[in-house]
Amino acid sequence: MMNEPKNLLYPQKWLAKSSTGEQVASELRLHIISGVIESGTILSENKLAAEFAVSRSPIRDALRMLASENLIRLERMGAVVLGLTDKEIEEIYDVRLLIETFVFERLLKIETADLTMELSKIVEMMKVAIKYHDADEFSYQDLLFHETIIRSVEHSYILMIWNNLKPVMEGLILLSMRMRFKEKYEDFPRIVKNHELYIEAIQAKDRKLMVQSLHDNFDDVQGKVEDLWRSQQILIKGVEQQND
Amino acid sequence: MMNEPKNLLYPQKWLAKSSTGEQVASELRLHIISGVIESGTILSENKLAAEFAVSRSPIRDALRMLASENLIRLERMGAVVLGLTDKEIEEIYDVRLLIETFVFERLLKIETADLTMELSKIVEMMKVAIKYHDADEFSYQDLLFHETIIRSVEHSYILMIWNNLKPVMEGLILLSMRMRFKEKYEDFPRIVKNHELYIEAIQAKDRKLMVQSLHDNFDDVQGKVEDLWRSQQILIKGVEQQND
DNA sequence: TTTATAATACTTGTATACAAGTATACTTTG
DNA sequence: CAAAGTATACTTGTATACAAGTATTATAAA
Repeated sequence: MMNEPKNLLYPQKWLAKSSTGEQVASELRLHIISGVIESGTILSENKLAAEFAVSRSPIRDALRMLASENLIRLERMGAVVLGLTDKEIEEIYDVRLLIETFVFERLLKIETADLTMELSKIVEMMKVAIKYHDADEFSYQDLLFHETIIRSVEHSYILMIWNNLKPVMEGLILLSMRMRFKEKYEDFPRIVKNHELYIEAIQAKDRKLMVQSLHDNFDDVQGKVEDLWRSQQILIKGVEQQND
Repeated sequence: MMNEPKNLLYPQKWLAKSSTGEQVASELRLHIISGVIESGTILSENKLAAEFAVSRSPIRDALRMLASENLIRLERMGAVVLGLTDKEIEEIYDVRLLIETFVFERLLKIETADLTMELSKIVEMMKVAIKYHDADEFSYQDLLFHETIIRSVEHSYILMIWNNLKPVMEGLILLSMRMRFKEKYEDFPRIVKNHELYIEAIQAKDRKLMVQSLHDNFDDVQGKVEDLWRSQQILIKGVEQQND
């Protein structure tokens, strides 16, 4: 059951109700995205089971998940870590742009008062998270913001795409925001502003404004992999200090 | 290891190298899509393990796969079958339209001679499959046609979406084509024509023609669920006769 | 020294065992 | 008869055992 884990990158409170497999996947995912586990590394079920002090069953679950996210490739002997190149990060945003513009087209045709109310609430939460320097909470609200928009159009296959993208997105945003809170705290007012613009775009049913704010939002999060790696180095040190 | 299975809807030769879990998933998937297993049914791991004469391990794998395809929902006790409504089938085609138009935009910018050559080969294969009334082979080539186009732009996350969509698409096309071979054989010249138009559109870099042929292609496959169910009834009878 | 072969130590896939938790049905008590 | 509580037969999640196959390494022969 994963006792006394070290180097925990993933917020523990997000793991509340999840199975051991999901917990392992969440932790491994961040290690891969941040570069702690390098691309090309071969992961063995047995070794991972030993490392995490669990049996192979949840490890297998975790590897399946990571494989479906394109972070690893399952092979006959061992799972090879693919990691995220800059190209792939751009591709993720291609897809987000694709689905969010699709969703926006749907939003043009329906009543959005409830939605914008909900989104405003989330933005308020983001402001609180900023005020208290809570990077994880901010990341959570950021993701929730976009997920709320996507869910509002009730399109099961668009939602499926989001769900497949979400874990990696979550990792990217988490690492990016943690870095920003430490080194670029001044960014946040602009990020909040962008989200408010997004809400305005929905209210005004203004395609151009929506795409604009979406692009700005991406630019904010789209830290290059090197930045994330640097961020991760800092975080590891933080964790080690905590453990002392 | 799944000995002596009955009511096999899924082409056995497609299962060549796949694990037991994938085999179970493939078979269950067709049963769900075709309606043999009704929406709302509660699937139990133990019962499925007994039915398929395998252990729970591959069953669990299979259920995970089907859950990621939105065909079932995993709950605390049992997995509830969601099935495919007409709305969801339309949503699948929304997504296909979304990704194939995205891919087409990329194709406009690159050399496509190799691709169209490959596609022409596939269309030839389709013609042979038609000639010999091989519905399964035709379905295979039809799927391969679109996958080849999608792969050609080398976009890992677009490919991820395709991979997530593919199993359900495969099921839909398989059932639809089997029905057509029995009842609407005259459809096939038009289907082939559409694919040839698609190739032309790529060669001519003609957006309009591409969307047109894509839509026509969808209309051809987009049989309503009731049709598939009817088709499946016929097929079951066929299998039973074979087993006599 | 090089090559071929055999032994060994890994790998994953599947089966089984066990533990923790949940719904159902029955029994007991009011 | 009704209601509450308990026993039982399920469920899934995790751990372990086993089997089949693969890569590596060591050994033996040319």
